[in-house]
This record gives sequence, structure tokens and C-alpha cells, in this order.
Amino acid sequence: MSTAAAEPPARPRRAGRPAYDAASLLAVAVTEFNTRGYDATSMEDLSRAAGITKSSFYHHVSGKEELLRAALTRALDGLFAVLEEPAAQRGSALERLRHIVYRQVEVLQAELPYVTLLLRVRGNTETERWALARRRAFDATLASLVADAVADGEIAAHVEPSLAARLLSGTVNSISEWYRPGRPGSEALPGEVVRIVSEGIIPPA
Amino acid sequence: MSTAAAEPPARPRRAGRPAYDAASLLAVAVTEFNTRGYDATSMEDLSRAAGITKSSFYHHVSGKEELLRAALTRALDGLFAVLEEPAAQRGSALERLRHIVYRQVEVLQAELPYVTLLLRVRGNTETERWALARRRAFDATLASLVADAVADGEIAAHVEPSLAARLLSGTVNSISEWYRPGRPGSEALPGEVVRIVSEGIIPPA
DNA sequence: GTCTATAAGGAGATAGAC
DNA sequence: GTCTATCTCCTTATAGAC
Repeated sequence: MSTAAAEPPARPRRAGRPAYDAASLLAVAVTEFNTRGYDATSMEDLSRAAGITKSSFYHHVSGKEELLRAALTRALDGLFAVLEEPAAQRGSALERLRHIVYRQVEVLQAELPYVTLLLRVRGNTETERWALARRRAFDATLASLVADAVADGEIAAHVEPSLAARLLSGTVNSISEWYRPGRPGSEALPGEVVRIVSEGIIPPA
Repeated sequence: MSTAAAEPPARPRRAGRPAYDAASLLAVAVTEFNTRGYDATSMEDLSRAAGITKSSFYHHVSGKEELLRAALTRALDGLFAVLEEPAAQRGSALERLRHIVYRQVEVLQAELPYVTLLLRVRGNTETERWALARRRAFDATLASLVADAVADGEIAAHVEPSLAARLLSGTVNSISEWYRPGRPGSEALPGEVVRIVSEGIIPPA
């Protein structure tokens, strides 16, 4: 899981003006998209944030939607990679579910801006609809694990599986709205979330 | 809590073309905003959805941002009204918290499109920043109740209050992403949510 | 109240000089 | 690689006839 920050390139070209590559411009763009919203962010905004003109920006990227597609791909690849991990494919449904939720929080933390952008996509373009479809497929995997765990008697049966799955996804995804990397307690968050969705957000004493 | 649907006016003007008032045009606009996103929705889109030309649409509303402000006001007024209810001001912190969550879900259901729009606001304009500030104030009230409940020993002490409050708000708000009125089980949702945040989304059997 | 026509500006994207 | 200049289209919003 590589870092998502807009780190300066290895060899800066000259003093003050870094040489941009596709990855660093993507990081700049995603930050702007998340701040203003994708539709409200102009290519002028992006180029200004990168410190070059709009034309220069176009020399590096082919367009606004390509940036969106690259960002969404990164987020989705990170999430789907979790489902391929051994611990997500072995063991009881509940064990697999808890592993996936734990790792999903870790991916959200590591790829925060990309996942945040993914969670805000509305479906206006083909790219956005493709991302929404993949996101739904990820959620469906979790939903089917919740259903299995209920059927196997691992989860209290009075919980309706589809409702539990929706609230589970909603709870985990809502972390993107307030989480900021580098604060104390970040490493403990995945475990805390797994515990809290198991025991209750506001469990009676 | 009045309905949010774009119901036809009491006395239709002529066959096929209803006479629009501010409330019904607002309902049309909010639906479009939620479908496409506020920024991606043009006044042309709105007028077409209302069945009139853009110029006619401007005869009824003063502009796009005024529509947004009216919609956000409606959502925020509904939420803050909950905090004024007797059951939100009497009793233990936990009792008040459970009442507010229950009613918050009910308001979300009754005012779904308006609350949905509120939850997607990014802060690009003064109107949006005002709405965000009021939303934060609402969340802060919940957070302080969670902290009180922990301090009073009503909630299990191993839950960090600020984390619990954030996940609580995130869980409830995430309902707007999938809830659709009129489906079976809608009346049971507020109670189910209160129970699930208390006992766990995926509680071990 | 609704329409056609249009103003004024910003958007994504490109051409071509340096 | 970066720039200035420009194209074309779409945006919000208004003017004024009917």
C-alpha cells in the first residue's frame, strides 16, 4: 500500500518548481476534487494547484475524466485486493467478515483521498457508473458474508442481514468524512471499528 | 413533518400542465440535485424536469443557490426541531441520545431528499458553509450527549466518546444512501437502528 | 406565466511559439 | 515542458414579446 501524498519527485528540476509526473499530478487533482467536489473543480483550478498553467497541465494528463478514472481505479483496486487475501477466503463467515472490515479501514486510511473520492461518485458519466458498479460488487460481497454468518448462527439472529450489511458499509465508509492521517490513535482505529460494530456503538454499560 | 414529494397542486391550471408554486419546484430541484449532484445540475436541467423553459423557471425562483438554501434550511430545521422535543431534553443522557437517534432516523425518512442533499454539501459557497456549520452544531450536540452518557456510566467505558459519536452520526447518516420510502419495514427502521447501535451491527451470537 | 433570443462569462480542450 | 492565445460549447441569468 503506497502513500497517497503529493510527495516531491526524486530529483527536482530546478529550485522552487518540481518536475511533475502523472502520480503527483493525480494526487494534486484528487485533493482538489475532494475539497471542492469533482464537478465544481475546473482544470484551471487543478493547474493552479499544481503551480503550472492549464496548457502545461494538459501536457501531462489527457483530461479531467482520465484523472477521475485513475483515482477511482486506485481506490477500487485497494479495496478488492483485500477480498483476495487468504484471511478473507478462509475460516468462518464471521472471521472473514471481521478481517475484511479491519483491512477495509486500513485501506481507507492508507488511500484516504482516493477512497473518499470513490464514495462521493454519483454516476453522471460512464466512468462513474463503472466505479459505482464495482463498489456495489464489493458491498455485495460483504452482504453475502453477513447473511452467511447469520445463517451459520455466528451472528445474533435478530439482526436482519441486509440491514446489518448496509449499516456496516455505511459505518465504515463514514470514517472518510472525518479521518485525517497522522493523528494519535490511527493505528488502533481498525481494531476499534471491528470491536464497535460487534459490540455496539453506544453499548449500555 | 410534511411530505417531501412533488405532489400536484390543489387546483391544476389546465390539463397536463400543473401550476407551479415555490414548494413543488423546490421538490423537483432537490430530486435533480440528488440525482446528478448540485454542481452538475444546470438550470436547464431543472426547468426541463419541471416541464417548462429555463426562463419560465426563473420567473418562479431567483436562482440556483436560493433553491439550495431553501432545501438545506428545510433539512436543518427538521433535524434541530428534534433537539427541542421534551424527550430530547429530559432524562438521562443515554435516554435522550436514544430518543434523538430514533427521531433523527424518522426525520431522515420523512425529509429524505432534503437531508440527502444536506449530507452532500461540500462548502463551496457561503450558503454551503452555513449549512455545514449548522450540521456540525447538530453533531456536536450528539457528541456531548455520548460523552455525558459515558461519564455517567451508562455506556460501556471502553468506548472512546468522540469516536463513538462520529461513528454514530456516520451510521445514521449513511441510511440516506440506500433508504427509499414506502418499502416494507420502513416504520421499524428507527427502532432497529437504535437497537443495532446499542447492541452491535454484527453482534456475535 | 410562458416563451424566444441573447448577453456575459467560464468550462474543457487544442494550436503553435519558445 | 511551459507558455499565450484561441476555439467551441455550455453555464447562469436577463430582456422583452405575447
